Amino acid sequence: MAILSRDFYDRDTLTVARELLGRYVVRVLDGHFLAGRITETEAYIGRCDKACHAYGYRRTERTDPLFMEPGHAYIYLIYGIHNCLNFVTEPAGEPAAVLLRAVEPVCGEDIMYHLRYGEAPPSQYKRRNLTNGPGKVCKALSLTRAQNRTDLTGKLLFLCDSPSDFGISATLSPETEQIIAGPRIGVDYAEEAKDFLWNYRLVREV
DNA sequence: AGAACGATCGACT
DNA sequence: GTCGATCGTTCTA
Repeated sequence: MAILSRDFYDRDTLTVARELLGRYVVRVLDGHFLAGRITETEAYIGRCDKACHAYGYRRTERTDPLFMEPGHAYIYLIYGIHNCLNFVTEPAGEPAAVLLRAVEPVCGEDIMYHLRYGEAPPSQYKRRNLTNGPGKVCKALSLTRAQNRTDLTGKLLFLCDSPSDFGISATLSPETEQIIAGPRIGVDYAEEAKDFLWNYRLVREV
């Protein structure tokens, strides 16, 4: 298993956020592999970023996971309803993380579908709506604050380079894609930090 | 003890 | 495009 090691996360957060694009997030649930190809991320850096929960090294019960060793999960509840998954980056004591905003389902899509919609699925299923938002990703991967502080170098929740690392043998056709940097979503309150181009998307070239 | 607010989503016009 | 849901976290007093 080529699970990404702690060294991968122990770097500049913007670099990690970009390099996560095209890699895979894997959640092991009841022995099943749920996996998605990462297509959108955002960086948050407490040292200098008013949009970060730990701006100015603010350390509370909620933000404490951001101060852990790199390579842990930070999961918090937003708007009283949705969970958001982050990957802690940079050396311990530097509160920073990458928010996972979107993936493309590649393994266990039927289970993700059930986790997302339960007994009331939409009348017409649009695959692209399954995991194209941070709250949706957590719902589809069955992640809540119960998984907060999870070690990403373990076997329950991790990131990896290749689909073969979680049992997908089909070779994906090479795709021409580029990274688009833009402003982050939903941080208009964050003064100068709202204009930081720390949102990264993987976009097919036309 | 109480108030304000949010790294979103889905329903609706 | 707008808008309400919903509740934990944080800050103030």
